[in-house]
Amino acid sequence: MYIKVKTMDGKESVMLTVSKMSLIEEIRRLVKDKLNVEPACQRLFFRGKQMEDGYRLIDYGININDVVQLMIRAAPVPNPKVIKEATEDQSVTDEANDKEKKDTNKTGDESLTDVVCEYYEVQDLIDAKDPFTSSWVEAKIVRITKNKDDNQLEYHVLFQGHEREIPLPRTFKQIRPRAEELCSNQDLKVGKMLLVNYNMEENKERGLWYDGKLTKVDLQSRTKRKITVTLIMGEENETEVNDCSIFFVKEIMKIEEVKKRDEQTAEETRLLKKGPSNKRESAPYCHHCNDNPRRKCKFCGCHECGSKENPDKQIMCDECDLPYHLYCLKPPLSCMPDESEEWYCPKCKTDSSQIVKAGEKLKESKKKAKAPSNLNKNTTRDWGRGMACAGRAKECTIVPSNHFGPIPGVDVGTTWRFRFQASEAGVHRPPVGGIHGREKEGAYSIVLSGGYEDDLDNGDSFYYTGSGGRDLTGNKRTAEQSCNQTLTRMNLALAINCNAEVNETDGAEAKDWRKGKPVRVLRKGHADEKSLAKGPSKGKGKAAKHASSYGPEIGVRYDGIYKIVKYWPEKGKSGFIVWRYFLQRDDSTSPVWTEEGKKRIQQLGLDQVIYPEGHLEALEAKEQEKEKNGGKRKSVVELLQNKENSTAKKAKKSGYQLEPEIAELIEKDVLNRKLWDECKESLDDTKQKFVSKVEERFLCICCQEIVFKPITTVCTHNICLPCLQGSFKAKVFTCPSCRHELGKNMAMEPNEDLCRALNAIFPGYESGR
DNA sequence: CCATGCGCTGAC
DNA sequence: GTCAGCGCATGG
Repeated sequence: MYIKVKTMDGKESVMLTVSKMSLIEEIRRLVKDKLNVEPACQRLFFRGKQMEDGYRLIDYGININDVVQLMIRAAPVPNPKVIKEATEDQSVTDEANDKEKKDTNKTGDESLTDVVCEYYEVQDLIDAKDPFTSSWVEAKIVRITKNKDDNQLEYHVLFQGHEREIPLPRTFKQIRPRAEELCSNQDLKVGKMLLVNYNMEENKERGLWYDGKLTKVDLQSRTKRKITVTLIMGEENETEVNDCSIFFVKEIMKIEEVKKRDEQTAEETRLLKKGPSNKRESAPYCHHCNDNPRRKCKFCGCHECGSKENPDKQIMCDECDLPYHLYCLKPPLSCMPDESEEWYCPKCKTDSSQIVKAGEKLKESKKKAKAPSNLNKNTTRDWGRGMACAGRAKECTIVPSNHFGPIPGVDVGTTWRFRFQASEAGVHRPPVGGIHGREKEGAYSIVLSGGYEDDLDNGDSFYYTGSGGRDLTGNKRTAEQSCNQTLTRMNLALAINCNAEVNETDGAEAKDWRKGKPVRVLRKGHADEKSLAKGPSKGKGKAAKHASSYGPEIGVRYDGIYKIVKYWPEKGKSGFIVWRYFLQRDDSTSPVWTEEGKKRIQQLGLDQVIYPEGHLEALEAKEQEKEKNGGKRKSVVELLQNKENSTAKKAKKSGYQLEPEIAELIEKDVLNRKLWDECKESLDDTKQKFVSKVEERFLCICCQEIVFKPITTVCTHNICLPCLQGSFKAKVFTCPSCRHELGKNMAMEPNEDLCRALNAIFPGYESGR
């Protein structure tokens, strides 16, 4: 499998071919090879966790195409004690240390005694380094003590705007008087250290406040300064991020000098007591509600009810950091668990044991300990590399998993390379099983893949064999038929779909087969990239024994809705009883093997197999590696592309164009013209690309799903009506996206035009809401 | 918790 | 060409 490693500034990015079992040390070696960063200078982060040597990618829950952030530190962090001695430019620190030594003599062995400091007093308003972001945040000193281990003074500070937090100890170097003065052009000299606002992810958006050393200054134009800095980060300033271009150039501030109290001017003392006259603006702590205290928010307020009330009754998940009211939990918690105890929210509970915080030791997960690969030590094969064992990266939430019928937004003829992608799309969820269903409800989808000798495929109808009756000991996923199948589990689920009373002994035939429950049917191909690239292998050839000629060459394809006409038990070719099913197509869309269907999928751009993001690039990289080592060979990807080109020429392939009906509906939604235009940029490609763009652009900021009964605001944002209604108690409505004031008596009329357009693109998506 | 399974790949 | 055997999602 492959992952991406990106530098913090987003300027460099490499694709690494790795295994889930790869050690972090190995990743560092690969990063060294590709980006030339010494392993000791690499800090690797995944989902906010720092990755430590000795662990494997799987320990951090990494999956295919995940992105690991690389922070480059200037040099390995030496022992803190050494820093103290080696620091020359911080004479104040030394003085402070001297002072501390004197204090030690006086106070003797008392450890956490409140002490007096020559520089600061309790209640002083200062800037302090936030250990989580290593940015400078406005804070207040609430206590000054001495650390018994190294005799350093500790300043306990409360960060402004985070009332819930307990005071945090900071060292002398981690606090300083608040910045007050804006820089004039004269102040902007290369080499100077200043306080700048910078956003690590999006450098044109508001971010946090960091120290930055000016590296490039361009004051040519009057209105726009161009400033580039090296950001100084980390608790001990040990990390540098080069070439950060500052967007908020008018807000660059001077760093205040640290002075003893008796050497301060009156103005400097005022600054410590009263704080600066203007508050500097940081990125909002919560992007979902922009920190509006009156607004309900499921991200910074209770994740169940959204309310920010009773912060003392809110518990934070130790994994995802989302807060929950004790009383909103199901079942509710009567009191706050002990500090030392870890607590995980319902969503994180299951896999919490696999995740570690930066620097923390990993807990051995039960699941992993029991995993066959862990028990069977005599195997040398590394299973973590391929797609065989890849998990899903996304999950379909447009409809629930027990949804019957088509998936809104997925067209007949859509073809994916791997089964797990069909799972991501919600069309067929199990990663291996051929039938998806429930014993009491029926079957939702099946895959025809030629694994059963008795199956016969006529396209419009086919015979299908149930599951079971195989000995799967030895951790197998399939095997020879070795005993009779029973009408239980998935076999029973399929039987329920048939429009007839369930009969466990003889089977049944539908009275009116069209009235049965719909089954989504997928067909699987038998080729892989190599056999495909090699050329005209004419159908199956050596591939899967019983593959259908109606199936795709490669990958797995959604072929539409079928119904169960009849089912019965039968002695199969193996000699054991198997349950057999006869299905008939009942779908208004013409199937892809007809001329009409072929035309259709071409128009929709569905004749291209959908690959997982980054997969083809990774394949190519692998080929190139091989080429370097061995003789020259045309890469599989190249061959594939050649083949595609030739078929394209033949068919004069055009990418997806909007169906006229949809285009017309979109045209009518004038309020959202800009958003639709952005979506239209994804045309000329596959329909899937367009659909996912629409999904992204019309996501409700509150519930993170496609907007339902959408209210289109004057500021052209779309929010679900229920979400908007649920989010206000204030007198004036504001837009949850941009805080634009919407007035006191907002008309709560859903945008019908948008409704119609979305319904055309995601037929029936509203029924799930 | 446990059992099930029409995938997928590298090793042989 | 054949085949052992893995993680993962799902239902029960």
